Amino acid sequence: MPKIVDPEERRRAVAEAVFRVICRDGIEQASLRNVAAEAGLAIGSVRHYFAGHTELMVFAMREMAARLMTRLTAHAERLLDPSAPLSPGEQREIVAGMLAELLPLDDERRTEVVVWLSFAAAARTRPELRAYADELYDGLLALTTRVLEGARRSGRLRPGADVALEARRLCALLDGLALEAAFYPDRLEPDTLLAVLRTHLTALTPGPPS
Amino acid sequence: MPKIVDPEERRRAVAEAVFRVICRDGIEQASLRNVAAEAGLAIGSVRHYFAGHTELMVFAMREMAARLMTRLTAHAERLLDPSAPLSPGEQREIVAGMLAELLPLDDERRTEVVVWLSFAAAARTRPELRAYADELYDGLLALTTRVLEGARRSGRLRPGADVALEARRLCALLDGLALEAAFYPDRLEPDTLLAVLRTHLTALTPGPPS
DNA sequence: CCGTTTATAGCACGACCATGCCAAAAAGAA
DNA sequence: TTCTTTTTGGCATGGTCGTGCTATAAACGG
Repeated sequence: MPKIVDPEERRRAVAEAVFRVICRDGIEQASLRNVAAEAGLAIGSVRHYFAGHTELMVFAMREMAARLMTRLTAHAERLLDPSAPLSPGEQREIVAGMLAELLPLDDERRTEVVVWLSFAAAARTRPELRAYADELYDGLLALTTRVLEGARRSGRLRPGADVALEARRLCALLDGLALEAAFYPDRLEPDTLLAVLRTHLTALTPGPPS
Repeated sequence: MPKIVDPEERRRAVAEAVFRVICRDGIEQASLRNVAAEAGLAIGSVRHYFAGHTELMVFAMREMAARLMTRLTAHAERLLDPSAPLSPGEQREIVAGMLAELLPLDDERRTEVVVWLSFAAAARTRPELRAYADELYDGLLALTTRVLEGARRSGRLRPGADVALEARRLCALLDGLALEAAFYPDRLEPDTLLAVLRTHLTALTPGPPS
């Protein structure tokens, strides 16, 4: 047993304060002072766990990326588990549920989306964040590609569809929905988000036009 | 003739300096000092044309919104001009060209997309920018709705498609493409952007799967 | 008990910022 | 010319920021 509190736990608690500040006031307000106040700590305490502002931002960004990826892979494992074969309907539901993790359907996911988009936008001009933005985007693209490729192999993809292109299109749609819903939360209701997602998934299948 | 330079022209020149700073260094660097330096003016001169930092940002945001809308409506007029009936192929080309104005296909459009997304993101936590973000988003949604409705009426839309929903989906795709290409410019080539857009438009038509 | 490490708290400095205010220069009107 | 208005330049204030550094307090090892 370490001292009295786990330092790693402290760091994650501070990271959560970062998330709250970013979601509420924007990433430009995520200063050491504001984050320390949000976490109920003195600025010196925060600096004891993080060498500086940059390290705090990098840690928070990696923490959020890990959280998102954990959510997604949980769904992906259910989808690809060979021990329990799934019906096409079940697969559709799992895919929709997995991709819905990237949409701001409730407060928790809304915070995650807003925070992530803020970090991704900041990475455009901050080299130290760049790598992690690329990492998650690559992961998302690889995930959608695998899902679409699996659908193609079992004939549940519209014939003639280019898997790589459709993966790009699906990622862009998810990003766009997340962006708009995060920025205009009262204009894009959760059921609208889900309806658009389901429409897109349906349009990808060769299915009967019932 | 006014004094020696048109004050409105000055204001637009300063706004262009704002655009360059935002695109190069991010919106958080768009301070009065940095913008004045970029415009080759003293900080006092900029303050002579703008009451304060907020007014400068609002003016620049409106200027960019007007620029984007001018581009889009130019295409829309060609599309809806009743004096020169267009073939379905021509209409497709005009629609694709119009929507491509929102994608960062060259340096000019890339600057516009980056600047606009920066403003839209800033509007989330800055009430004075909120209205203009909503304005352009509503305009874009109305435009896509009109285009899709026109296509539906002339039977060039996949039967059973919900126009309102498809307009949302199209807007989300455009936003997502713009977002990703603006953030990862070396990862999303212009031809990929166009290919995704064309794929989406094709999937909206009932057309022959040739 | 004492010494060492860890944690918390905060001061002080320099940098950057927006803004109120003022002064000088430039341009037009008389 | 002289007067007025516009334009430009900049000083001073008060604020926030990151960070180097120090000081107190707490927990641990002996």
